[in-house]
Amino acid sequence: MKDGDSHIAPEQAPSGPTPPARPRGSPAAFLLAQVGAHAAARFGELLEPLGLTPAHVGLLRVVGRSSGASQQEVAELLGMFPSRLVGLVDELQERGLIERAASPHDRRINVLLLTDAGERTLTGVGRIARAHQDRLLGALDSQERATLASLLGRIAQDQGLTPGVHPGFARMGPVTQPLSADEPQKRDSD
Amino acid sequence: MKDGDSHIAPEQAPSGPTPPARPRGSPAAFLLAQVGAHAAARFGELLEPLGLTPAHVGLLRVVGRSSGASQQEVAELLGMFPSRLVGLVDELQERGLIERAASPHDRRINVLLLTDAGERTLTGVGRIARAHQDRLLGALDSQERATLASLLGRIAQDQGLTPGVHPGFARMGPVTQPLSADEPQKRDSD
DNA sequence: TATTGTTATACTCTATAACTATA
DNA sequence: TATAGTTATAGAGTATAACAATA
Repeated sequence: MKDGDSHIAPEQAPSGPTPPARPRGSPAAFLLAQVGAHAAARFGELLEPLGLTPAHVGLLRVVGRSSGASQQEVAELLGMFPSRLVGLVDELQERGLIERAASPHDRRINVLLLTDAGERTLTGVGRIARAHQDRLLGALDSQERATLASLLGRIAQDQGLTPGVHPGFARMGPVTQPLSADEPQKRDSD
Repeated sequence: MKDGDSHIAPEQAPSGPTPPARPRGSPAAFLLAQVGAHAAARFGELLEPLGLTPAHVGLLRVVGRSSGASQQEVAELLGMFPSRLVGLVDELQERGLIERAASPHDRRINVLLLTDAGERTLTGVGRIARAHQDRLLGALDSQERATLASLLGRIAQDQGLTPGVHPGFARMGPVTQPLSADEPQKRDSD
């Protein structure tokens, strides 16, 4: 099979690489993965000046919302391993954004608390998140944004996604989702 | 600052972890990242029985579409480093799905070709992708799916995303996008 | 004995930088 | 000298398992 050109798809002259532009739209499922990854990446970039990663922000928010939860509980809430939480908590504590406090009832337990600085940081993150959204959805008017949010919300609920928690931890292996060009549209018919 | 309970947000009694369920909808940008990551993860799972990763499928599709391109060109097309492509090409070639052929004009160049088995695999992947989409968008009727695809397509174009190519390679560092709970909605006003 | 938080280890994935063979 | 592909090295990130303190 080293000689053959006979099996090359004739739909494309093999004279050069196909330009990536293709007028036809990609399937919605692929667009979701593509735009979603882009959104996450951009948000991560906007976070860099603050010296925070999306993971930090996720933890910060959870601590801000359910202040006083133990690390075990927070890990469960985020669907990640407690051992992984340790490093994140360390880093946020070094920055003075959260702190550990020993539970009076059970001295094994570390209770996580948001500091004033942490709250201020959270406010700043809010600004960034909204700026991020405005830039991301710049092509859509406000009614279209509402429609998009509604459709996505229904998908999220139907798929059993926990509100406010990214998938990609849990028991799914590495989250790294590399390439995967365009998912086929109608290759099945042949 | 080890004694203080004074700064704990009183909005939440620190008697236990907040249940993750929250009726209010998340911002559209967060939903995009969340649902997008979920879509990618689910697609990856469906691919497992074939012994392929999303990366394999992406490469397979590019080779299928622009048959006869060099590795250098394919790497450029996918926006990833040529050295990373080598392993993927190796694996697909071991499975007999693609093959390398020396270019007659320039013997440094390896031209990538899709085999018959590769084409059949691509057909199977097409079936999987559509089943995936049907399951992912099960909560939406066909008109809503079209609306979603349209909105996402406009965002993708506005954001300058290459059709059919996932972001997350290029010069952005590791793609791993861990947690990040709910992005704030209106924390700015305080 | 069970559980909380921590540390240590191993594994996966990726980018960067050498290297070879051709041009 | 420059380029295509390859190999080698190193770094980041994560899961798993072992550990000490407390219950």
